[in-house]
Amino acid sequence: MKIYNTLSQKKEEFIPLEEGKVRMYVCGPTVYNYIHIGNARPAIIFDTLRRYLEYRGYEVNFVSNFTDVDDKIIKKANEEGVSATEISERYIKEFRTDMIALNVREATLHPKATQEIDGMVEMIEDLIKKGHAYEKNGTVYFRTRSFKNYGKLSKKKLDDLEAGIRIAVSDEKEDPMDFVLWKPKKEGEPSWPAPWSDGRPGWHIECSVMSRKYLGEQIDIHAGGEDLVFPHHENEIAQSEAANGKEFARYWMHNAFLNIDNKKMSKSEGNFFTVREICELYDPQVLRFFMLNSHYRSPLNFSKDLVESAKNSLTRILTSIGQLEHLMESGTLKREFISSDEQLLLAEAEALNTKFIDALDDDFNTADAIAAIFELVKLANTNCSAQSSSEFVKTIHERLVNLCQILGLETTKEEDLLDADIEKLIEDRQTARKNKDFAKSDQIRNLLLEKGIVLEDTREGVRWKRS
RNA sequence: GGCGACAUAGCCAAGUGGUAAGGCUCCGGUCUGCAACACCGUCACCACCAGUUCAAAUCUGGUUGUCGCCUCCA
Repeated sequence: MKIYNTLSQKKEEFIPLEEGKVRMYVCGPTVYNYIHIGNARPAIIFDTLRRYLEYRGYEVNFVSNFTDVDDKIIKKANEEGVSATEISERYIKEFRTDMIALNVREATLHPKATQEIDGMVEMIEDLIKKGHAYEKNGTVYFRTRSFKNYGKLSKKKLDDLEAGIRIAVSDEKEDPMDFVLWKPKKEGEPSWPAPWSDGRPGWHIECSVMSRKYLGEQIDIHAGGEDLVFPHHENEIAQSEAANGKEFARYWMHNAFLNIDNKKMSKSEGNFFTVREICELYDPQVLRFFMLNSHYRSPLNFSKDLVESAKNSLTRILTSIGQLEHLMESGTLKREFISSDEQLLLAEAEALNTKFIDALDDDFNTADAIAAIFELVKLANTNCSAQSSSEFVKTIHERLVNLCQILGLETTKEEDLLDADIEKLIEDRQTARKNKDFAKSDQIRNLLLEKGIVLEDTREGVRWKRS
């Protein structure tokens, strides 16, 4: 398997530190609000990557943190007049709700920054001891110049950065590019005791500490949105490698941004959707499919039309699978043994399976993998009928479902239990059709349509599905 | 100013040397009582210019355009 490594800016063969095992860390959300669809991109992408690695036989230790202490959380808490903990716990819960909707699995572990303060204090002390950090008036800074590889991920030079500096330079800092590891508390802020001051950690230190604690000093994959490359990941590298004296992460993966109507999402522009909002309009699976239908390193545009298109595409796959299930359940498949023609088609299906795997092996090309699924759908739609052998239909169905599952796309019908009422209406309609009472049959169909039930009169009988 | 991406049909999107996957939409047809689903068919001179090569969307140089990071941000 090849992975594009931001560090080398090349696709590299993926070789884990320990054979058969993958240690993976993905920077998680700062929990101060509902997540937006931009946040959903890395969540879906890297959940799918994890599923694929597992499919390929790796044991994946997947850690993703919650940043539950931060300026934005404190601000929100003060606005509402509640504690920061109340805010963070509330939105951790909401985050989980969204993840379940998107079919994103729980990480192996979701550590919270506030539960790891001891470890952070320890690492900061160690960095001071090693000359990589210093304290001024209760604040501890990382001594950027002391880490000679600073900038290796983002390909920035310290001197260039300083030339373009836009942040207010603090007199306390030895160098404008030094960043905060620990800061003293201000009035009304949560704080923890530490040798330098009662205060709280800087943003970057938490990931260094949590990934070391739960995955070890060296990890295989560290992932996140491309905006995290600088400064967050660059600073993590500096902290971790300065403290541990060895390479931190082997492969750095970054997803490109999601834009809305070709513009960057921002609250001031108002072009902003939460996952919750989109899930009210569409099946969350549509959002998942939408994200996977393009390469994770390409910028992706989001608009209602594009989601609508994704919805139609996904429906094509699900309809086909539903049709296969209908064939298998309806008892119309009389023949058991596979014909020679079917044998050839199964070989084609096998080739498409390989195409799917090859695509994902090549820097996780989900768009290409999905193309293979569509080709299999075409094969199924064209060749599976009442005349097919049951074994053939079953095999094609398994293949299709399996590929969808690797991508985390659910193919099972949500509710198989037909309301007796609906069943009755469909029967009535069939009777009306036999009697050529089309006015009545259309009336029933429209009635069902209003309830979100779409009928399809296939050769093998009437099928229905929720729109 | 520094660093880095990207530019393929109406739309989305694969494709890193051998004359363009896949999806959506439109149109024509088959199927259907009609519709939906499905199937068949039609739809690309790969931003521009120059170069390398027997051969380039694919490599090199340049031009134009779009975007991201450098500040909290997925």
